[in-house]
Amino acid sequence: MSRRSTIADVAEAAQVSISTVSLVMNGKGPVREETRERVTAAAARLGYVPSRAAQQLVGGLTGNVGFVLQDDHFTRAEPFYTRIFLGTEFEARHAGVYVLLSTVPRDYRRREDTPRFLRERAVDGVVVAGRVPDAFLDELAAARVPVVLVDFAHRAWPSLGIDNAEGGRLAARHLRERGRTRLAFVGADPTHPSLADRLRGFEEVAGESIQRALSDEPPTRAAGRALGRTLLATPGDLPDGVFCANDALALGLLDAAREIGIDVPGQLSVVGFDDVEGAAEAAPPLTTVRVFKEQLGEMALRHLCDLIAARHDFARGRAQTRISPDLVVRGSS
Amino acid sequence: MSRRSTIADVAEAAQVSISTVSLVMNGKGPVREETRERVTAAAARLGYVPSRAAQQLVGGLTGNVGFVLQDDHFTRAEPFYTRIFLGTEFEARHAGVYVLLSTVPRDYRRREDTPRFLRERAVDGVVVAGRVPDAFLDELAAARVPVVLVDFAHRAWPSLGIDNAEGGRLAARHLRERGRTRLAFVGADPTHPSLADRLRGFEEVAGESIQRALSDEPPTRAAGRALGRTLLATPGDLPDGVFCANDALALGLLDAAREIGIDVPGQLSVVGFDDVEGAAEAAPPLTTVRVFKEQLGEMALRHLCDLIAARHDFARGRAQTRISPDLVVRGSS
DNA sequence: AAAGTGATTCGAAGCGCTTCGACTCGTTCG
DNA sequence: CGAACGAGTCGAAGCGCTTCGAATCACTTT
Repeated sequence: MSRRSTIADVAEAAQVSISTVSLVMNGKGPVREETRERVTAAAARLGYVPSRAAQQLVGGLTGNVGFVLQDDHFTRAEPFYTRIFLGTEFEARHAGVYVLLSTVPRDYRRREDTPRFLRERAVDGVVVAGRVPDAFLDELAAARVPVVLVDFAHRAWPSLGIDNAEGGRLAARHLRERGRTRLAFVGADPTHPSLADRLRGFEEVAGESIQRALSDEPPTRAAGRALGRTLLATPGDLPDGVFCANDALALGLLDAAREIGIDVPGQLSVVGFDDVEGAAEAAPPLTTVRVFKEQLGEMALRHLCDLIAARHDFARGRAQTRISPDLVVRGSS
Repeated sequence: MSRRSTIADVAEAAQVSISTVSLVMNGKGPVREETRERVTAAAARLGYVPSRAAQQLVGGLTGNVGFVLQDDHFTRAEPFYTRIFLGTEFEARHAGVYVLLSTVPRDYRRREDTPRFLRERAVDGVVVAGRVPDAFLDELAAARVPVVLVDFAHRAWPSLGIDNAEGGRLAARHLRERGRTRLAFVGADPTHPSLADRLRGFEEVAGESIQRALSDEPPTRAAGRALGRTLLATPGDLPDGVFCANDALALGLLDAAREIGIDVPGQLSVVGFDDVEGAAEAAPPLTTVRVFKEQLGEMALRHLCDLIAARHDFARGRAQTRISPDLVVRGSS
């Protein structure tokens, strides 16, 4: 294993000074075309990769970005944030930066729980995915480092999120188009901003007279099953179209419908939200509002890199961007 | 935001040379106790954190380690590898290194899919979690970098894994202790090394005359349900104790038992493997073999750091370490 | 013809750190 | 009493890179 080649090796091979090699590698200064080619060729031949350490030492930037999420978000069964991370990591390859992933505990306490890379200033910026503890946000603000939030908003920083209301509208329009008139909403915690927005969008189109079934528990499949049993077993005015605040609830609702013997989509159309892993394999396959998780992660990284390149124009760059989801029509509607 | 303080600032504050500061910070050379204290105090007062870049530039090591897994392992619903990663990340804080996480696609092709940090030699070593494509292993070997494998073995590198056979033995002993005599094994792909070892261990204790129900499909809850329906609906010689190759299968088996009306644990004891997120919340809560995922990740990192510190003693360090799992007794047995 | 111009290239400083060899002192030894 | 020694400290070189200002050269301009 031979030593990594350095800029000096390239310079020698191309018969120029190291300054010129640097210029070429960074596409700066005026360089004669022929020289450029000679240097590029030499670099390629030697498999030259600039040393980050050296660049950082002189330049200031580390070439690293942090990706932070709360630990319990990371380990939950549905790999929502994992996919966002993958988008970020993918884009990071293009951007030429490395991603340092770290979690913060839900019961965050300042010093010991702060990711090392923040304390040691080893990153040029940070992507924060999902809600994180307030105390951590304070720490983040104190670090005065560019930040982009994903699937979570805060006035201090730019954020990327899902247009939940638009998703609700999509669902309502779709159910209407399918000729459904007795619409219902199945949800949970109405104070959760995302879930609330989905309901709001849905009602904008469906009207406010719809039935609502809200669980006090977290929006899981079990909760959906329970709500479904109640909603669908009540004789009389059964709904013929249900929009569920997320896919877990929707899958539970499908379970309940099957138990009770209600034909989906014959008697009842069901629409979920998220397009989780199991949605396409459900019986029947679930029509749902698809969230572009990877894309969120990609956009976050790109935005962060812009911020970094702009040397923190903190005044701008607090845009709260919302991405419209898509409706994926499958067998359940 | 004031400039990061440097070694020179500390030196000045402590009234010593920068060499001395360096000596103190790295615990090297002979330094008078009083001097050491003065330097330490000054460093603390200034919030001095050595610049990685500078250290790397002179020393060689980057202070980064890579963590690689196959993309579909990362996004699967059960956060098995995610937890291993968390263990690694946690331990990395103690070890003072940063973890760069990257995935390789299942259909890996050499150049473009290699994680950047490997191509650019930006890590001192790599943890590989779970099976990865052979082509990637070749690339890894070519990179001649310290590697530790987790939950996956290969003769070229040291590995950490679960003692699957021991887990099978634990399950069998437990069922025996519960007075169960008509034991059965529910599994899947018998060529999968982990699953095969679980069966082997189980049979070592339970005997080879047990019933086996193996699915041709992946070991999912749906597969477990299907196997359960067959196994438990066959009249006559019903088993009274079942060991499932993983928790997903076990949960499916519980579904089937409930459908059919078999009382668990009254008529039937069920033991799973993995202790996944939902195991404790199942009805009844699932007795299972717990795998210490975080601990695996921690040990992998520690081992990797040892290898790095030892400057690649490639000859040693191919130990295939197996960690014994634990039996967690809950309501299903 | 002297001076100015723009394109191109290069030398050297310096980023923050580790480390080697040298230097300064009390001590101990021959 | 001078040499040898070890403990403690320091100066300086050098890691690989970017970048500023200077140098070079071929033309133009006055």
